[in-house]
Amino acid sequence: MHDHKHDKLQDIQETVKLFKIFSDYTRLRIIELLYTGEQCVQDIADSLETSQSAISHQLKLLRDMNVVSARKEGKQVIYSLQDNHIKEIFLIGYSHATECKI
Amino acid sequence: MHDHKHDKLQDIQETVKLFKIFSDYTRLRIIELLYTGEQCVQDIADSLETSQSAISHQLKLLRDMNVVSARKEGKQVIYSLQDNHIKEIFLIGYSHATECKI
DNA sequence: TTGACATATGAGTACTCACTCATATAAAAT
DNA sequence: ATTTTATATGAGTGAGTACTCATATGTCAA
Repeated sequence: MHDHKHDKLQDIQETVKLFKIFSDYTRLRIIELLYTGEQCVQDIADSLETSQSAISHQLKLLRDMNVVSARKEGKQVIYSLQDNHIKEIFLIGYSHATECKI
Repeated sequence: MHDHKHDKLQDIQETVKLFKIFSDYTRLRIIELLYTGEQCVQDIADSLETSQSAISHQLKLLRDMNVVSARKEGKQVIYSLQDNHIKEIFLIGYSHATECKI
């Protein structure tokens, strides 16, 4: 016998986790940047005018959440968006925010 | 002449704000509860087994962000979801989180 | 091998934020 | 009028978190 109420709360917690990915300025800019294509750490840091360390810390979070994947290429590590639904959710939120000016 | 780069960053900040609405357990449960219909403060608090004060604080945030509207009815204040795109974004996030188990 | 470059990461810090507690406000009931 | 009920809100606290700084690790070049 399943505890449906518990399941539902669990689902909501998963949803919170999902939305938290998108609720930080640096992370969202990384996602938006990678949306157009893969990029290495230093290029991301330069583009966003943020320290390499700060970017690396956020990339670690995004890796742990399976939002981005990393590929080593020589000295560099190239990051790219992993799942299409990440792109989809970002786009939906972005368009809502820009159209509706919440 | 517009500063398009600045506009874009502004848009991303708006998107962050939007996603932040959904990135708290209590707030998301309130939204999910009101999704089915309007409800007064104490009923929400009871349903979510959370203090009236905590609920009121979150409702204030949701009011300020135009996510919910309040209607006074005697001693009670009845809250309901304001915009349809709020429901839409919640549903999309929820279904992604539950289907994909991010 | 040594040095330069690219990235990762632990520790410490400042800030945010969701809560509790106490109290204020307001409306109904007695 | 006083009490009870419903909600709001300010102050304070603790947990979480995004950053900096210093340093470790790994890779290429000389």
